[in-house]
Amino acid sequence: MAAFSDERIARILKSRGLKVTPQRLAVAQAFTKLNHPTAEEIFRFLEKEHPYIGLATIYRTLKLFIKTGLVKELSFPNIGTRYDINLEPHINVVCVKCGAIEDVENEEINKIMRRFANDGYEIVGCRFEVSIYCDDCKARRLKRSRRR
Amino acid sequence: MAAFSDERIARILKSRGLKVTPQRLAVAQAFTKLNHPTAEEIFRFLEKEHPYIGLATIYRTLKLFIKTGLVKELSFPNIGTRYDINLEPHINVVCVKCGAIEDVENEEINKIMRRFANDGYEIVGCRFEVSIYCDDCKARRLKRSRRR
DNA sequence: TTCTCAATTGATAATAATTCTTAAATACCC
DNA sequence: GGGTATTTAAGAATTATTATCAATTGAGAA
Repeated sequence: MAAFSDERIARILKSRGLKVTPQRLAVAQAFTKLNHPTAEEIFRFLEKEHPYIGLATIYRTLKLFIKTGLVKELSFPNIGTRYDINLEPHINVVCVKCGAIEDVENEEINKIMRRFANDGYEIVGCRFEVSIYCDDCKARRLKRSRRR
Repeated sequence: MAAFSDERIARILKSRGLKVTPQRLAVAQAFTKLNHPTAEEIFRFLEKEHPYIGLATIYRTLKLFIKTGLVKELSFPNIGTRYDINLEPHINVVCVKCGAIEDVENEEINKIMRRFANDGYEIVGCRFEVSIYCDDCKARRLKRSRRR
């Protein structure tokens, strides 16, 4: 798990001339508890302990983290925009129903990225994704169709 | 190129008990001219010849085509939501600056999908993507940075 | 420590993208 | 051609995100 310690975040922010604020540290900390969260989920998670943080600040901080290369933004059709701290090429296995996301390491992915790099592309990022129904949602669908 | 002939669309719609309307055929036709378009681009493309089609209808028709398995929806952070008629597993090489998308066939991708299918996942779809700066945008960036 | 000031924030307004609503129009089975 | 459920256009409503701006704060300098 990529660790977002206060020290690491502070170091990265300072090295770029950015201020270390409680809001920025709090958003970073949220990622140690939440998996591929939406901005809204981070907001709701933080309002318990940091009731003063506004939603706009969450969005601003996330954009900052993206520019700083700390997180990756993933927009989805039905389950909103998610933020991922796993920057290594990997496969996101996404349940289209409930939005649960599981990271899967895959050697083929690395091969593909190496090939693109060798071909001279100026690579900014990547995204590999398989959409599924997770076991829970599959079971729920089955139940509902039986009921008819 | 996946052909969206009127005949094919009509057949698919009818087989599902859906009506064959000029609007639906027009949206399908737009895909033969536009590459990974946004809803807005389809709307602007069609208003020349079909000025009566409303934007809401474009969105409704796209959702219908997605459900029907004719197109795939791809949401992106900076360049909006695109619609793709290539349903075969492939890599979208996306310029994060101008939004140009190039489809790249890749055997590794097929291997990955076969593995997931064998593992018993109920696969709904997939999305593989490499973000880059395309040659044009790379050149423009270089120019601008020289100018400073 | 306190001072200074640019950077950051909270609150809310504004915007953009998409979906909903409703009466009118239309496709299509007969 | 007539009847009916489906589909449409137009614009209102909703949702997600970004912009605005006065007030606050972090951090280097005094």
